[in-house]
Amino acid sequence: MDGRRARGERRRQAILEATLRVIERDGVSGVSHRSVAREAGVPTTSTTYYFASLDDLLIATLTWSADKLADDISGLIVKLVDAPDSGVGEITQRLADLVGVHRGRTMAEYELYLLAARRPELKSAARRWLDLITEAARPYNTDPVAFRGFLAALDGLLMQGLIADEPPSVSDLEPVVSYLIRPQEHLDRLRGGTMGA
Amino acid sequence: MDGRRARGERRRQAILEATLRVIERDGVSGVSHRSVAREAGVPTTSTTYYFASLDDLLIATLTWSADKLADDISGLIVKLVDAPDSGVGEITQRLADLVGVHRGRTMAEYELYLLAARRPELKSAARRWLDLITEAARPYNTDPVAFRGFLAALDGLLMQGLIADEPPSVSDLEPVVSYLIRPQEHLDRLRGGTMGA
DNA sequence: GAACTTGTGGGACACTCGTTCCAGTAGTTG
DNA sequence: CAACTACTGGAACGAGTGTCCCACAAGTTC
Repeated sequence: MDGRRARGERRRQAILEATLRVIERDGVSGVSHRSVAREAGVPTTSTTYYFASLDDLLIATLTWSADKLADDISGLIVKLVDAPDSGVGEITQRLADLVGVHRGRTMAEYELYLLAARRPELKSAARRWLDLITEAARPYNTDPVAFRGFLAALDGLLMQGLIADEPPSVSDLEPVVSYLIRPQEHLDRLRGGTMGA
Repeated sequence: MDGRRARGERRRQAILEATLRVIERDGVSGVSHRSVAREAGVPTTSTTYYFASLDDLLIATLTWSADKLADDISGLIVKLVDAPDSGVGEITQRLADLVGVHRGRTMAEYELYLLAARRPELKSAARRWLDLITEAARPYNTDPVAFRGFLAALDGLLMQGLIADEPPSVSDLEPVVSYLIRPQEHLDRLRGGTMGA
């Protein structure tokens, strides 16, 4: 075991983490070799030593971050599919956190989305959490159409939560999430049948 | 009437349009005084003459673009609320266009979203189409919760459409849109009741 | 016509950027 | 110890940046 390589790996990781912090704070446009190096407390050349180009650094950071998030989410989803009733509350709470406490993190995630729209090599990383959730839900025989609508709505609620004057609270989100997960009960309550739109 | 001012106003508008083209092509990060000037075919100093700073230029472009889109959309929505049946097809077609032919435009719109998440002065512009649609739907007494879910899902379908390997087609989108607009009929068809997730 | 306002556009300054070069250090292997 | 490898970090180059300055042209008003 080479001690040099071990320390190098640690520094590489520190650079990734610093990059994510910069993205959360200033957005992708705030990322430069120098800004990341400053954030990580390393000389400018370190960032070029470990990542051939700025693009490499960005891609490495965003895929790593997406992986982290996907792992983070998968447990939640299993719980939701298993026990929808308690799941609604947990999903709602998580959404509120994502547009509140972890706002910066969520913005970073959507910067990845947008970057992926222009760079094919990032697409699979951006879709990571979607794929993971879809996979987790497959054995439960969920209605695929409703499920796709549900996932789309999650993304929309987050994006719209980011541009609200203040982050939506749990009680703001709860009705919508509950409707999305158990639409039938909501519709029964209305005795309507269609949403009219 | 001052001929100088009129020509100036036209040039200002040309700069806005050039900026939007640059954003559609290269993203917000591709916008600089020089790149916009080149695109518009005007000298570099024109862009600083009409817009005090690059930030002003960006904000002016994005609010103008958002207004244009909102106007564009409002007609569609009225039709949808009036006649849901034919509306499904039109909405679906429009969505397919937005992730297909008008992909660049849609990406520009979501760059605005993300920028707005970091700059309060852009928030109202970013929410413009949401507000407009909500307003248009109000007199029809639409169930607000389902409607919010619907709008969120639209955003999500677009974003997810942007990061798909190939843009979703009309037939990909139709079932989901149809479900979102008339969930009861979809659920009846399943004879299930809940989506199970 | 002269005095003015409005728009034009070339040039330049100070700065940040990505990236490369390269001499030096610390750790590993023989 | 010597040869080698992995990493460090200062310095610099060329390119692009935002923004300001200023001489000038064109249109308007008196």
